[in-house]
Amino acid sequence: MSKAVLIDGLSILNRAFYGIPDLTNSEGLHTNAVYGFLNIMFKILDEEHPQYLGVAFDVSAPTFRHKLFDDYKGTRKAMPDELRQQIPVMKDVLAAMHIKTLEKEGYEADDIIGTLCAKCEAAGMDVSVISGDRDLLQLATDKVKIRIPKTKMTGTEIEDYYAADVQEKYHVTPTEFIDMKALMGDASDNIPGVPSIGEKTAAKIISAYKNIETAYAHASEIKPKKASENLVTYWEQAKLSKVLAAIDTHCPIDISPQELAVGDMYTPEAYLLFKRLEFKNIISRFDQDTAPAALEIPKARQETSPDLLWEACDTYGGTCAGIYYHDQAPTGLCVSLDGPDHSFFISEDICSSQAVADGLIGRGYILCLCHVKETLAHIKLPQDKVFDSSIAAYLINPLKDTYNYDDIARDFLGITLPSHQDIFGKNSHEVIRGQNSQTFDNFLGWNCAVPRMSYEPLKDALAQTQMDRLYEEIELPLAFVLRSMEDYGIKTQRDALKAYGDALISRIRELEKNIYDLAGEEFNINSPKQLGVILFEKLRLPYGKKTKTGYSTSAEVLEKLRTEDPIVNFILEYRQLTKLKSTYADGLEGYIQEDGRIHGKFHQTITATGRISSTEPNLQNIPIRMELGRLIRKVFVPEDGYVFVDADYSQIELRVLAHMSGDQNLIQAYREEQDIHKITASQVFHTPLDQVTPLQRRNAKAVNFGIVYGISSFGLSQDLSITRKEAGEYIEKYFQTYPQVKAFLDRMVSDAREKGYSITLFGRRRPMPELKSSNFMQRSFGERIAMNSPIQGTAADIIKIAMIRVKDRLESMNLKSRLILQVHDELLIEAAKDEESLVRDILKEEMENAAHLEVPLEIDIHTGNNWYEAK
DNA sequence: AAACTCACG
DNA sequence: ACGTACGTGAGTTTT
Repeated sequence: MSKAVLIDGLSILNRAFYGIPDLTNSEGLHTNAVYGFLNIMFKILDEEHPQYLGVAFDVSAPTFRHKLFDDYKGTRKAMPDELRQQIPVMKDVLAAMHIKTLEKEGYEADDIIGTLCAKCEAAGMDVSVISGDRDLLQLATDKVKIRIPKTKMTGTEIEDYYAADVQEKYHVTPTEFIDMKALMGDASDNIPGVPSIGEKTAAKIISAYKNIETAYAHASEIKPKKASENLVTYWEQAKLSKVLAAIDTHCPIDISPQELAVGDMYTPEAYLLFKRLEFKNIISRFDQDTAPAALEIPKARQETSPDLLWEACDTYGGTCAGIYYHDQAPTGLCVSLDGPDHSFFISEDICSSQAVADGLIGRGYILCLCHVKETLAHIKLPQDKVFDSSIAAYLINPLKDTYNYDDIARDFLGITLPSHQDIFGKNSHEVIRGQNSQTFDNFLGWNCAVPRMSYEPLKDALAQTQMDRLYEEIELPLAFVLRSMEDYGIKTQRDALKAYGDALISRIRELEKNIYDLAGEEFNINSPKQLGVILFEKLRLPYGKKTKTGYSTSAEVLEKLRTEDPIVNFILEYRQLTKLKSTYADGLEGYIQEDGRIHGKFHQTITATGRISSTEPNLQNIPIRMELGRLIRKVFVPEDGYVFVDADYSQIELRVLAHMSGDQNLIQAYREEQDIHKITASQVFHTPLDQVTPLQRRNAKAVNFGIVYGISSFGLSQDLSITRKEAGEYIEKYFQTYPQVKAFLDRMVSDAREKGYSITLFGRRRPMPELKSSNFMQRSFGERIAMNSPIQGTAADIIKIAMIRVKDRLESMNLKSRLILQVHDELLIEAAKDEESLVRDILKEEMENAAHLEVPLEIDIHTGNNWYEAK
């Protein structure tokens, strides 16, 4: 049996648009609707494997049925521009995939689908109609299935309706569904219907009388009096509605089902388009060879001897070379002197990569490469002779997920290339040469050619955006600092960590027992779903308000239920302990290497604001707020003969705010070394300074935090468990106290709105597409990040400067002490015992003088024999 | 792969 | 009316 799938294009696009959060590609093109459409389509294709496929669209001109109705424009809601611009893109995608688009002047997509449906069914096919719109239910038969998808980011659930399913759900046949709609109307489709008849009444009437004509004949018998009267009064309107609601299954369209035959959808054109749209998941559906075959790709000359390279250097000249060092199977260095045509691969067996790199540098070349920090683990490169394309690209737009060669080729060279994943598959960290040697050589070739070719464009972009100094003086040197921090790692006592974990186990067992006893059954406490059932259904605890896919069982909710049932306290403690056990005790242990140290990774191109991030493991979120968790820090220790010296900035973000806003009250408070939260409390709550209560101070502190986060009364009210009104009053008083802060925050938002990005004291930018969104929530989010990013980002800039200078000082003085961790406003140094005092001086001097603001930068500094003591 | 929860600044 | 604090990463369960 052959099968046809007919898609209601605009309706699915519409569903996808509202179901999927905004996505934008590098060109600023919105892509969420197209992405969602494709996910739905692929899901259907994977399920059904149809032989025939078509996508119907309305033509933009007013259609026949709309013309019947004068003010059709009036009620139709304007399509957001973000969606409108995706329609032609969608059609391009379908064309590239050789999927037929069905359009006919004067006919709606419904009518085209209805007509083709009839044709296909007549030809003996099964048909699936995909639409987000229930109107099409009238087309259901026992061969024609109407499928209504519900879109989410990945999972798409589909409701299926054969004729029998329509009957079951609505108690009318598909044909009667038209009459039902004639009565109830449809605002979104401009079908007026009969006033005061809704879905319920319409269903009742039609299931009794089968059609509106019979119902009209028996109007006097119809039950709700109003419905009965209105059916008579608005009879003409009802008849018109029926015409409007009925899908025309006999349009004069000259397409036969055979023309919808599915061919090869995975064409090179489609590949290129998906690359441009940056649909990485969809690209993975293509055969490995589709991509390279469609592209012209440079090839690194294999097994070149260094002499040939040096010869080329002499004849070719140039000032910079792209390099790529692969740290896996085929070791060797790949070099590009001038893009694709002058690429060389020099095997490690012939000449060490270090020697090749040194040779290039000796001949005056700047080495351009992606991910300098990672490469530095294998080859030593001098700071003043390298250019990191990835970092440059990150500075120009920090909102991307990755900054690999293919990303840079796309954004700065306009070249579409297959990514590492496209070539080697998803889970291959290992690259094995030989299987597809041609492809692999191409991969190597591009990996060195792209950094070389993008050097000038990236340099120009940095200069044009005035981020050249940020790049030269902060980010590139920082890569070397991070490399050294990763190399040093932090000594971790495996046995102590194990003991800590074991100590947790017995208490966890005890808690489990108590929880099961109180619940009256055993269940998985870690499952929010099962826990929700126990708490809110079995134990009937006051319905925790929050709900998205069920009950929320977050600590925030449970905290409020503490007094309701003793089980709540046990659960909170259980959560705390199991978190410590799995993430920290067990989790960290797995990262301790042979040298007894954890070598976590620091990432420089992840955050939108300029902060560093930490993974494998995350050493920036080791517990501290709760004593039990804080004890974990005792397992992080200095090497024998060393101590830890830990320094953290005191309220760096508020100080940055004081400086950037120029608020005289705030500046004065800091210059006088006042307790800023207490002063704020005194002003906001009109209380003499010496009478400020701890609670008032706590609240004022929350306000100060809120200001930095891009204050909203809602957010503050949540944090303090007060009403929005009260929170609003706090904020108002705060702004009265610090008027220039208010002006500053307003200016940050308006500047960002005008420029499209925010900017830190050191010139770091963060683009803010959200500010232009037509969606209120997104726009509000944009406003908050416009207030927060310059502050958080400036603080990040400052500590980065401090890191570079501290490391410089330690090295230039030939000290053994070393910087090993950064936690946003904190630096940890493993200091040789006899250097402790010197290290303290260096930290204080370099951190406090990293920037000269209108207010002093102050640090707290501690020495200890483990991280617990040093904090 | 996403949702939920929770650790940090 | 909308429905949130800013920035991260990891483990567990569920889909």
